[in-house]
Amino acid sequence: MSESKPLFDEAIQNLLESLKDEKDMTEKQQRIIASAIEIIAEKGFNGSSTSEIAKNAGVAEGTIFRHFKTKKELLYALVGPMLIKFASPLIMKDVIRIIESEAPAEDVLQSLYENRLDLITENLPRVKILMQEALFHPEIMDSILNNLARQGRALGDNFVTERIESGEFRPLPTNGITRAIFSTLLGYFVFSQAFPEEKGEDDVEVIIDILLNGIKERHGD
Amino acid sequence: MSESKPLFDEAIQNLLESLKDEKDMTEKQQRIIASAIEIIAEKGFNGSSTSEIAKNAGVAEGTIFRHFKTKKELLYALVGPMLIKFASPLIMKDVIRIIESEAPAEDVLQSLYENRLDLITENLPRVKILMQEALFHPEIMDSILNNLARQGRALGDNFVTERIESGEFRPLPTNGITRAIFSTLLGYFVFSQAFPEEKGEDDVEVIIDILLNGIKERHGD
Amino acid sequence: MSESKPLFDEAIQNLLESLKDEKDMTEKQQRIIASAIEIIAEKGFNGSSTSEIAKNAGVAEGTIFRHFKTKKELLYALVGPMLIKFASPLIMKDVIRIIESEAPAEDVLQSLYENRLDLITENLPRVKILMQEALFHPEIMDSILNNLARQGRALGDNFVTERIESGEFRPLPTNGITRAIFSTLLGYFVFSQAFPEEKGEDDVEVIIDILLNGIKERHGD
Amino acid sequence: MSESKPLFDEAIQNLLESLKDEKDMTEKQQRIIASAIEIIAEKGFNGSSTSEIAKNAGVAEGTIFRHFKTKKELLYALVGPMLIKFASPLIMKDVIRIIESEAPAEDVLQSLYENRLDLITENLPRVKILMQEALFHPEIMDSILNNLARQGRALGDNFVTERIESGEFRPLPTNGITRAIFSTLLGYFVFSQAFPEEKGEDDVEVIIDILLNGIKERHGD
DNA sequence: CATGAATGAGACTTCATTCAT
DNA sequence: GATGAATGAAGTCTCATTCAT
Repeated sequence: MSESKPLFDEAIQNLLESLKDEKDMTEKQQRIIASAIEIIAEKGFNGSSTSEIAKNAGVAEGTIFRHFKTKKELLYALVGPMLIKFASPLIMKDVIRIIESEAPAEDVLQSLYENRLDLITENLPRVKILMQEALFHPEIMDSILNNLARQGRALGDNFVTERIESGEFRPLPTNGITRAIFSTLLGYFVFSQAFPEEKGEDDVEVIIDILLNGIKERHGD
Repeated sequence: MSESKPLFDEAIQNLLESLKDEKDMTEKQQRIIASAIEIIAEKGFNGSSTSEIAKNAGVAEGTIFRHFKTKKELLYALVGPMLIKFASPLIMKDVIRIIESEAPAEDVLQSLYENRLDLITENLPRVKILMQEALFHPEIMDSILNNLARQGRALGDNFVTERIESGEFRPLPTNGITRAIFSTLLGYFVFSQAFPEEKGEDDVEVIIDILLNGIKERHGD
Repeated sequence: MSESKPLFDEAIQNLLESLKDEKDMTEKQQRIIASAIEIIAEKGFNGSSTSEIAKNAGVAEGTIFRHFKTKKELLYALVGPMLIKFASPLIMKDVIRIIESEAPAEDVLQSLYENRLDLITENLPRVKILMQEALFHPEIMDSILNNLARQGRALGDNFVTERIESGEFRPLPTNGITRAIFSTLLGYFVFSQAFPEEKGEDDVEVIIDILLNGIKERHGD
Repeated sequence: MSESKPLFDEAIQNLLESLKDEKDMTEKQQRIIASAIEIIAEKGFNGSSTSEIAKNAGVAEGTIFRHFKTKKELLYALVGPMLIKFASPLIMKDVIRIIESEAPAEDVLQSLYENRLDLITENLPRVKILMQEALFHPEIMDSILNNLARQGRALGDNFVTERIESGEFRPLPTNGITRAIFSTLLGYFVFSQAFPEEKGEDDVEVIIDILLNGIKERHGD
């Protein structure tokens, strides 16, 4: 990892704190969070009113502001835990172990995809919100870039470099391959979200097949 | 094209009409459109106020509503022309010609990517708005699905089927390959938008290289 | 008539002038007036927009303001002629002749009712507007009071006094009888307007019959 | 009563509910209602702004919309209770008792007038609003027709028919007499409202005297 | 802690009126 | 004279936020 001292800005600090809270939350707070996730995922942050969120959560409107100073802080409390889950040392160690294993690339990627996709599909509405609102809230975008993206990029580059050196991958630009891996994943995810009815059962496997087949070197194949 | 009678719903009808208008628009209308594109692309539809759009366009707020009955109609006037440009018969013919040519897949995809990417990058803010707001406005999503997606899917499947039959592509599921092509494109695009600073010069080529290498059959390679 | 010098205030002056105009009006002006009558009678003055009136008249919105300085002046131009028709010396002479005739009260009232009801039913929408808007525009109410009401009251009192003196009417308070005559008329009119479906053929005659039967002295009946 | 199942339409249902509320209203709600009555009676519904009503009530404009979803609902909350008071079974029983008594018509009508006039003069501004706005809001007019008018008409016709049969009233058309009674009352009321300065002390009595004298049979008089 | 009435800034929209063409 | 685009004040209504209970 080239960036060993990620700049944890204030936003992330708050997010970290709210993560800690999420386990100690009262039942009302959890209902508010759940309600907000549901509604904001459907209508967007600016399209959702605190009154609707409160009603849907079965609490008084004022109760929201007892737990979250502002509406925006409620948003942070939704997306923060996602960022932290993705980037948490605990989970990151798993990722690092997978990536640094000597297993064939197929297995590594497959494990990686599964690992990430589980996280994503379990938290789909939150991820949707995270991706949507990152476009409008620079501080969220910065958190993603400073944490997920940077780490992911570093890990990916390491992985790709090693595999190229070992002769498993074709000697294309490292950057390009890393980007290809990530953007294929991202594209697959966005595509399935946008056009759910088009989705087939074994699409993931076909796409990984194609991706790896495209990346890997052919040894006397 | 399997879908020879695309369902042009009411929304699209309105959009078509507004496209025609775009060339006859007065200077004020164009200033309003330009201002709205700028602001909505940055803050989202719900995050942008008509008063800000008006101020930025240098017109009175009331003037917006002389030209666009509601704020939503202004949105349609922004995204409509994009849909129409993408789906217009004129341009579609180009696409069909490229796809149905006998050229090697590399050239076909390269032309296709360039053709589409030009359209996209020339209208980047509009495309951003289109993609973002489609998530919150079902009628926009429907227009995309009923027009772009359906056509694209049909064209792609034809192309892939032919290439598999001719032995150029590996005999993977047609659907999967088509989806891989589109989602790779989409992923590349979303990725470059989300993390512009990460973008390299020849990324497109690397990605196409990988994609095709992954898809194509290896003949005694 | 006790009040021989009616106070013609400024409002009435304007109304008089607009009456003169009504005959010299261009076709557009007449279309505007006709359109305004139609729409304001249905929706009230404040509920009608100049743009709707213009559209309905087939003229540009600006054209209204070329002919009527303000929207209110347009209202005056609608109701003014009514006031003047009701109070104009020409027509007043007719009324005076009817009232001062020696004919039996039945004939006098019948003539009077017919004379007034013709005027009213021929100009029903204007009369509706006049009555409605008088409640909200004191200057219109003043015009009515200073002209119609005062004259009508004076004429009525004279008529009633004479008939009481001649022994045809019962010696009730003059005021009361006059008011009874007018308010019966008014009630009949308002009632028929409010509940048109309840209206019978010969209602007027029954009501006059009752009214006069109630007022007249019984000579050896 | 011929119409034993009055059609209580949705509007009336809402009105009924709002009546129940009127007693449980908070002080602010009552101030809003009082302020709205005052201002709308003077300027009409369309001529009154919610901001003026709020200012006059000493509350924030938003407070109005916390208690009444729309401006129109505020109007309903003003006129509804009137309709209900007039038509409420409790009061209707009084009316029926009066009308079905065997007392001479003078006493019946006098009691009736007093009973109704009290109700009206106690709620004069509301009644004014009710009558004015019924002209522009068909749903209000319908409520009046379906409730007050229908009931009143049925009661009146019964009363008149009985009195004609008993020989107390002249054998004129029942309809006509009923209409005469109501429209005389209405005319008297409208007249006094329109020209308050003309009003004398004992006008009601004179008018009832004339009305009844006109309706009643003369027995060897 | 929780409530929900109250707030007032600000959102979208309408409208009477003006003015260059 | 007629037009209709442009205006900006004012209208109705929503909303995040506060605070007394």
